[in-house]
Amino acid sequence: MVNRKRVTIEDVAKQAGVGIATVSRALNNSGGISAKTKARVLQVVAEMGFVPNTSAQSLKIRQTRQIALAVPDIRNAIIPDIAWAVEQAAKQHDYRVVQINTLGNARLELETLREIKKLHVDGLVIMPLAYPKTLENMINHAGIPVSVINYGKTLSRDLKADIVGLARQEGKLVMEHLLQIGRTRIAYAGAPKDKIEERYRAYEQSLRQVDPSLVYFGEDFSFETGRQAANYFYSLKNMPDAIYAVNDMVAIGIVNRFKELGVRVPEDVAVCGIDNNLWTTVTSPQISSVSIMGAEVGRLAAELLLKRIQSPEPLEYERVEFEPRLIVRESSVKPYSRSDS
Amino acid sequence: MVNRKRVTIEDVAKQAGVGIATVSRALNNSGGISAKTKARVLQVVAEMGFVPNTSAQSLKIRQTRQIALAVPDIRNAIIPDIAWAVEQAAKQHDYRVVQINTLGNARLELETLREIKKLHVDGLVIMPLAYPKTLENMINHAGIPVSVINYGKTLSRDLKADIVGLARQEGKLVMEHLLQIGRTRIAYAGAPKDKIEERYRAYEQSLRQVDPSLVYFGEDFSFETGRQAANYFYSLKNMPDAIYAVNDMVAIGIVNRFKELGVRVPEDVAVCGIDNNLWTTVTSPQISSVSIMGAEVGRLAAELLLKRIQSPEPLEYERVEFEPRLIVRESSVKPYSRSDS
DNA sequence: TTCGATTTCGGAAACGTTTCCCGTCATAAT
DNA sequence: ATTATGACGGGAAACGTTTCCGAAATCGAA
Repeated sequence: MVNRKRVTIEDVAKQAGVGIATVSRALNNSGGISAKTKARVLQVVAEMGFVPNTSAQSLKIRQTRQIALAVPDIRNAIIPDIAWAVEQAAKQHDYRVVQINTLGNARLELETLREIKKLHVDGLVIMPLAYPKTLENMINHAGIPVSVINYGKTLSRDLKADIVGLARQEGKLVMEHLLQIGRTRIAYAGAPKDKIEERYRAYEQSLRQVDPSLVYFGEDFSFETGRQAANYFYSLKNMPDAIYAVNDMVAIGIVNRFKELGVRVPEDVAVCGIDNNLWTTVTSPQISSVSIMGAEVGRLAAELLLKRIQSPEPLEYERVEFEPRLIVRESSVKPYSRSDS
Repeated sequence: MVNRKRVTIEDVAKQAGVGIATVSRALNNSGGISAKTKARVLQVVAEMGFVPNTSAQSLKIRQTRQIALAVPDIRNAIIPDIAWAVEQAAKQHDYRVVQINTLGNARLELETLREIKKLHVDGLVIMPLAYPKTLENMINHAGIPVSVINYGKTLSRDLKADIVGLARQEGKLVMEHLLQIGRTRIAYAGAPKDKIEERYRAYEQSLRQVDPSLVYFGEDFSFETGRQAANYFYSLKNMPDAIYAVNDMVAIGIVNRFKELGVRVPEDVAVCGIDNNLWTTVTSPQISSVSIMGAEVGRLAAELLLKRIQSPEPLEYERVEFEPRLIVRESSVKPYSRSDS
């Protein structure tokens, strides 16, 4: 590769027969420059293919025009939508985004915050999975604006960050739906309670009383866990007539296994998941789910962050909540049965 | 937020009673420093929570320790795996990755390359969708090491970049499989020919003769396209006995619609897709597919790039090819029928 | 002790910008 | 013509590092 020396602002200045200050002015149209000098300089800039050195700029203006995006795992179903949205928003403001996967590991989330400092990024969008007090602390002392994408975590009132999440517990929505279509023996299928605690809490709170035999805690959020849940419920003498699955993968697993077992969905058992990913539309029956608005949440989190970064004076911290949307599909359609017509 | 002034290397030096050069030496263990001064300095560094300013470093050493990853669309099925792999590799070498979505738009891919220059990134991993000559040109003149993730594009022999892709046309693999299980009337279902040309070429080349009625070009790569393809094939007086789908989504759509139509898979028609994404395992029947090794390809592309970046002397450009793997599932299992036992 | 060799360390230049401050020049008002 | 008033442009400092180079300190040997 040709070791072509980078052209600097000084080269441009020399070539255009002006001072470097003038070139800078032309580039940033900061005024104090006549139209024709500016035109000439810009002309030379184009000819020489000059591109200002970001490091030098950053060093001088003390901003990197970069924000970090810390998510549990980009491979996870909902995350790409979020990442996409954040990048789009950043791009519009001429910011770059640098990715950090925290692996959904609490310790790594902390480490991440430390990493952030090294990055000298102007702001951070973080989607926490775990949420120990220490993390809150580090956010408060991050020294840069932080925007939190929050799904169901309970956040301390004085977290120094914008927070965007959902207006209503997505789990609640599922439960209400299931109850509303007349199901009475509703089961819960999900990951261990301590993983996404809130979603299980929504289950408990929506019921007068929880029948422990209708609760299945699997190992993770996978398809296989869903199948195991199905097996478990099938083994019951008294099967549930509806299942609230912690996420779509689990819901899909359940439906999949039920079909093998000859359990009819939704006639015998209704199923509803969370995430509203595409997969729910490719199964048969298609599976009801609630959209957690990943793209919208991601976009807004980024917007808020950028606004804060660019604002001269301190802003109030915002908490914005989107309305989760329930999408009813075949798996939880109300059976035609009785008193309906 | 406390406008705590950033602590600089000079503060540390003063505090430790040494020169800034010494602090720098302690930090980068570049030698020329006694063990005990080093210890003392490091001690002070820790106490003051000093973090070197990346911009200043970059400016001085003329490297940003950042690489860019340009992909068509992070939301696309296979991309997250790639992005993940690239980030992991980068992290191990203490590099950051900044994301750029090109939208799979040819014009944007070019624009991206221009964007790269502004970024002052040390290298680029790019996965092109379109591949006009101009892109090759820009890669050759990017001025930084480039690593391309290539799926089936025909690349000019003297592209100045490392290239990692697949050893065998993934489409060929599908066709061979379908032929090998004894299917004779094999159909192709996919996106318009000009979109992923190579995959269609594999179809043509594997057949003595193409029956045009067995080729269905849809609009895109979606589930819906798959369903439409299924409708089309069903309408034929003489149905195919196997279908090669351009990707898994299409394959899933086909299987989905066939089930509604009462066409049995694989008994009546075998189906095989490409990508090997999880979705193929949640349908019933589960769908055969060929893995295009996203994670491995991504990781290696990154490794090669980083090696090149860090190498003092110029390296030969490498072309590495992974072996795509065919995963046979229910949708293309050989029917039990005749001469088999 | 003295001297040369070898460590160890500090000063200062350089990286490429932005921006402050000041001089110059044109314009208009007197 | 003279001068006040801006507009315009240039020089130079500053941002926070790394690293070259030379000075000081230490050490071993004579």
